[in-house]
Amino acid sequence: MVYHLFQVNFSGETRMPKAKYENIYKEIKQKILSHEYESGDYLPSENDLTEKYNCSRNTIRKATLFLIEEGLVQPHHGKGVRVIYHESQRYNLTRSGISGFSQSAEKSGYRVTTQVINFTELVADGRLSQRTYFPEGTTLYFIQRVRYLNGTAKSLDTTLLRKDLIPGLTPEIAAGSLFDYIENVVGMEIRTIKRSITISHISELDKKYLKIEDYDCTPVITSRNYNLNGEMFEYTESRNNPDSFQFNSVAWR
Amino acid sequence: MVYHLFQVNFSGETRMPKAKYENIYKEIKQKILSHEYESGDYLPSENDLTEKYNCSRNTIRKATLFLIEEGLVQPHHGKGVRVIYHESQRYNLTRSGISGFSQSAEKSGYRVTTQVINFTELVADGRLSQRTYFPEGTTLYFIQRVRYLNGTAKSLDTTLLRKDLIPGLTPEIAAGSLFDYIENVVGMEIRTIKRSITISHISELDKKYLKIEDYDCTPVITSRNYNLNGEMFEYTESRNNPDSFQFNSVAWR
DNA sequence: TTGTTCAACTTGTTTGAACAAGTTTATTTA
DNA sequence: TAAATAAACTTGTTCAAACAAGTTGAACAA
Repeated sequence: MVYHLFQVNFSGETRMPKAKYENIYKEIKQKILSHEYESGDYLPSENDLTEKYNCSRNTIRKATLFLIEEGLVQPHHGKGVRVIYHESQRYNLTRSGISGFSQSAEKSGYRVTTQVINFTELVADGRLSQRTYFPEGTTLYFIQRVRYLNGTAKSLDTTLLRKDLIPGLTPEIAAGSLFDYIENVVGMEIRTIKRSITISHISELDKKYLKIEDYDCTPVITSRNYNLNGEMFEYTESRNNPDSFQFNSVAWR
Repeated sequence: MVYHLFQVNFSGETRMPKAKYENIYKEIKQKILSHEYESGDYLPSENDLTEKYNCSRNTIRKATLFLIEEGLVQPHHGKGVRVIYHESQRYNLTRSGISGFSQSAEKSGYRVTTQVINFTELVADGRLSQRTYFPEGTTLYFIQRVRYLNGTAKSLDTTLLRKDLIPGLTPEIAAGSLFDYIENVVGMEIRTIKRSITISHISELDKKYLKIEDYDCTPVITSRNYNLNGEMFEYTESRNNPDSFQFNSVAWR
């Protein structure tokens, strides 16, 4: 069983979009998902859409850009914009991104639980600094959590957070959604996430918490998160259960 | 030793760009990589850049968008565009993409060799169709290759190509760069790549060709490539050597 | 019939303008 | 002094227009 995570992105929020292009993007996306625009078809021309949505061509093009980034359509110079959506994409849709574990999972209807197995503070030494890129001497929260989906251990996450930027953390908060706390309580917006996937041998901790039996290694997602000011405030190493691991991405030109 | 692959993207080509915004993007990128624009600094304002490059603000913004997608800068409403480049990114730069193995490797100065271990034709049956999404009955080239970097086996790739779209393939061509053949000989342009990373147990074939000893599983990159017409012409499963595997991506909003 | 030209589409690039909205600093007001 | 205001920046959104360039099909010419 592969849980489709790691694919809901920033734009997957439920807030009311204020920008015109965002609404147009969502409406066209909906029509693609509901097969009103069938795979292989061309979207109405930009001029048609301009009339239909009573906006400028630039606005249509910005909406279309999102669809391209999501791998839903593909523009063809001189011909039109073709739908290349495949039903198998439905739960893997992403526009360049990944976001909170809880959000994406709950959106998919999964039951999420979190077990906090470590919660301390520490100061970054040279070794840790080299690994995380936090400056030496930075005071950090050190949090280790096991994330469950419908009762099955999905990942073992080690998170380091700058205490000066994300104050007031408690194990209780960490047991819920860190993403939610950062965005809605602290009021800090996550703007950029740089991620890297590598393979690592499993440790005793992995074995213990992820209940990995069939594999001797695990995919590790290392991510560095930046806030509005361009400050790196979070570093996370997510060690995943190989059975349910899936990561999607779309490239285009 | 981690070879930095899977990160050179479409825009990493050497052709002369015709578009203004592309040149501006490349120039600013260069200044970031050479630390003329230091990490933490703000780029000159859009108005300044507009004057400097003698173009419109929209053109500057389009160039900046590429830098954002690449994780080099981050815009801050009302303040400016901040550089968030880190030296560790240098060989991992990507704008949403991945491209040919040979290109990216050779660009990094690695010596690439390819061993063709299988080259046949077949017709997609129901099982294969379900796996690849090629329509049942499609005639395909079936190619298996081992890719080496500086003499070390990096991946074992199984590629299926639509014969009607990519005709004239030979084992000799497959021993070189398929990407090159498709783009430059057939003249077909790759426009969209949909990828998915999962973990799979290693097979006898993996063991034999990738010389994997320390791991019992391998990261598999499944990719479906679309041409200008929105037709899927290639399906590839790339089984990677865990030791040298790395996959990078950037998310932003 | 066959090949060429041309007009009418399509998306791609660029410009210039205006206003919205977040940030900062200086100024004014209490 | 301290708070509120205003002005001058910044990026974000939207519009209208023009031209470049790829695609298609109808009209035309050989």
